[in-house]
Amino acid sequence: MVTLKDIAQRAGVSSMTVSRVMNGNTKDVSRKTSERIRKIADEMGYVPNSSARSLASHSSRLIAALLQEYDEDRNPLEDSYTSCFLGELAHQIKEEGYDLMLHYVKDYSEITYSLKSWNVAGAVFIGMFDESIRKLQEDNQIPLVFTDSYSTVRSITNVGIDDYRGGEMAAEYFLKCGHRNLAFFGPEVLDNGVVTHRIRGFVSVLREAGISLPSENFINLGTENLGERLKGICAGENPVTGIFTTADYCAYQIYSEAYRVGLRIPEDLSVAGFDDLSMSALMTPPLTTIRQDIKKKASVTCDLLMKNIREPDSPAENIVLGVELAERGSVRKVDNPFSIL
Amino acid sequence: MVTLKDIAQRAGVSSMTVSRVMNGNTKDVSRKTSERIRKIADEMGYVPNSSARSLASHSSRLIAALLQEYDEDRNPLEDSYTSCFLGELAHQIKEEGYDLMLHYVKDYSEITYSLKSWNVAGAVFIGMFDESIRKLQEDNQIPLVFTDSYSTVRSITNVGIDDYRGGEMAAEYFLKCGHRNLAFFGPEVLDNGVVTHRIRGFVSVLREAGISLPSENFINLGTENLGERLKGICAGENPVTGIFTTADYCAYQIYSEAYRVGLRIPEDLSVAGFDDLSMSALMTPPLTTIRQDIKKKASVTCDLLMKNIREPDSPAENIVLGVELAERGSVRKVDNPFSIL
DNA sequence: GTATAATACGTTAACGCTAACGTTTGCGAT
DNA sequence: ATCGCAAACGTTAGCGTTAACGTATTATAC
Repeated sequence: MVTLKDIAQRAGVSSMTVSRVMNGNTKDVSRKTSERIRKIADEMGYVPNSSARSLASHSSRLIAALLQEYDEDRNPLEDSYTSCFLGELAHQIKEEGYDLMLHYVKDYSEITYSLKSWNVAGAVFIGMFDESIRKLQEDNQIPLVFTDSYSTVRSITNVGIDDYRGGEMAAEYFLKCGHRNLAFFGPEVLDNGVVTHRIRGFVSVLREAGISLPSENFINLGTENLGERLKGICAGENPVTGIFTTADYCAYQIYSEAYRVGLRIPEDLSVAGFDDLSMSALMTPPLTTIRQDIKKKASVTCDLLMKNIREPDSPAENIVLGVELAERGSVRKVDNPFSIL
Repeated sequence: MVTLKDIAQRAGVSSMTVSRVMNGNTKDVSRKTSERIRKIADEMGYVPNSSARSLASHSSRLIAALLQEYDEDRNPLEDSYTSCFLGELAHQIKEEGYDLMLHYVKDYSEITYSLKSWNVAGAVFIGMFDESIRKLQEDNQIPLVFTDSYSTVRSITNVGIDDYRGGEMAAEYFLKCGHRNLAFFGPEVLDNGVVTHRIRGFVSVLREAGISLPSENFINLGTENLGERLKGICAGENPVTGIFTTADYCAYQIYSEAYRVGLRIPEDLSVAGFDDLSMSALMTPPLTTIRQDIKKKASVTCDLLMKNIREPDSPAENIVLGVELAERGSVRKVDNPFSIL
């Protein structure tokens, strides 16, 4: 292992001078020396020891990405949204010259452990950590950026999207296409997170239009025999014609189950999703969905984190990115002469 | 920040004793002292400083996952296979009490930098790094595990699957279903990696059965107007009835383009994929594909890495995991009275 | 009762680096 | 000639931890 000392010896200077060169300090070292040392370092294949740096300077060029680990055997990265975001984030972080650690965390103690043991420069929370946020705020100096958090705790830096507006847009589009009898498909427990806001936006528009969403039209993720259930609501004298799903991956399940029981999309049942994962455009039919710009989200997240690192006292921000409708082929235009819209 | 010294002072012992306790050394410290110190450490909220540990011990409990960064704006984790594998790996690594770094790398210098600067305990290569492997072998003592590498360099620890056999199985299944005129869809450049072996297996079975695959039936990923191309080969007097894709995500593209040009799957065109990503079972129709066990692959990878870390002189192994056919609905049974199979 | 060994600690130095301060040199201003 | 000052270095000490060795105490053997 080549150390500063080794280079210093070869160059006939002190290791401090080498250190300065390696850290790009142009003020305390002459241009000539700097170039000479840099050349020697290259020749010798010097790689700075990040651990020693971190120890001596009480700071590191390390960012932790924290993922919620729900179950023993559920893979957070199997969710395309999460992995896509992580991938973009990793790219941005690298661009900034930082390294990235990946941490699965279950409870609070694991979070602090992750952050403190490597004295990371900052951390990004991907997913929900609501119970932990309050505690984190208290005893932590580390710059933190949350994503998609609707925590009531103030002074939290967060990057999210306009989930409520997204829900509204979905509803508006269904109405515009002439649908009047709709259903909803998503997780059972509403934890005041993204899903809740998507629903609220959706329902609010329907209510505005005088349309109610009966509770039997709320279908839970994990419903047994989803296909039969779908057939059920699509039959009868007042059949559901469209279903709004909380996320694209939920929509994929609808596609699958609809196919299984012989329900055609969009002829028998229209579907709209949320997120616009890359897969959605490839579905048959292509999924109409509410698009969020994951790349942008990651880049904003990174920017905010870097700002927090460089200016530790900068105020907390709550960024809300816009969403847009990706109109494709999964929502049918219903022939509805009585439409008032 | 609570240090060993702080705890030592409170407990009235030397920091070395605390260090021993924290490292689970039961031999050099009495049970009574050990428990007392452990309690104090808990109370004070001690978190060991990994950087200091790494510096002092010349080893860390850190694993690097290296991902190939192809383009500026291509996200490696948008590929479901990669992200799924990474997710499983992260879980396994955590179970072993190690931390995980995520590194995008482009060229060799970046690799060594990643590995050396944090003096990681080991690294996993996800994706292809063939040019780098030779150099890595030379100047590196760090335990390395490659995945899906067909490098000719001996003495490399690698975890892969039986891609060739997978290709064979796909071909056998197509033949069994009565298909005689097949096509192939995958990347243009064959780099002696997984794709190459999948094709070779596929073609070998066809050749065995006296069926040739004309070069115009090799369709490149990224073909412009793929849909029209598909229509083309499915028409004429000797139409293609089935297409083997190099990976599931390629099959998804076929689905999409086939739908776009009005080609029904599997009635007009049968499709088989490779990998069995979670999405595949949800496609309409569910994709018939060659399944590999990603979870198993990750766990074997982790096991091998740990073994290499604990026994640095253990011989290199090349693990080849089996594959199996996931028979679903995307390959039609052709009515073919002249079939000899 | 002495030798031997095991147990349970403590001491010292070092890991590679940097913060903080010190020193030398050169040079323009007075 | 002297002062001031900036530029370009060097010195020292310490970050939190552990490896390697040292020491006191107690137990065991004969």
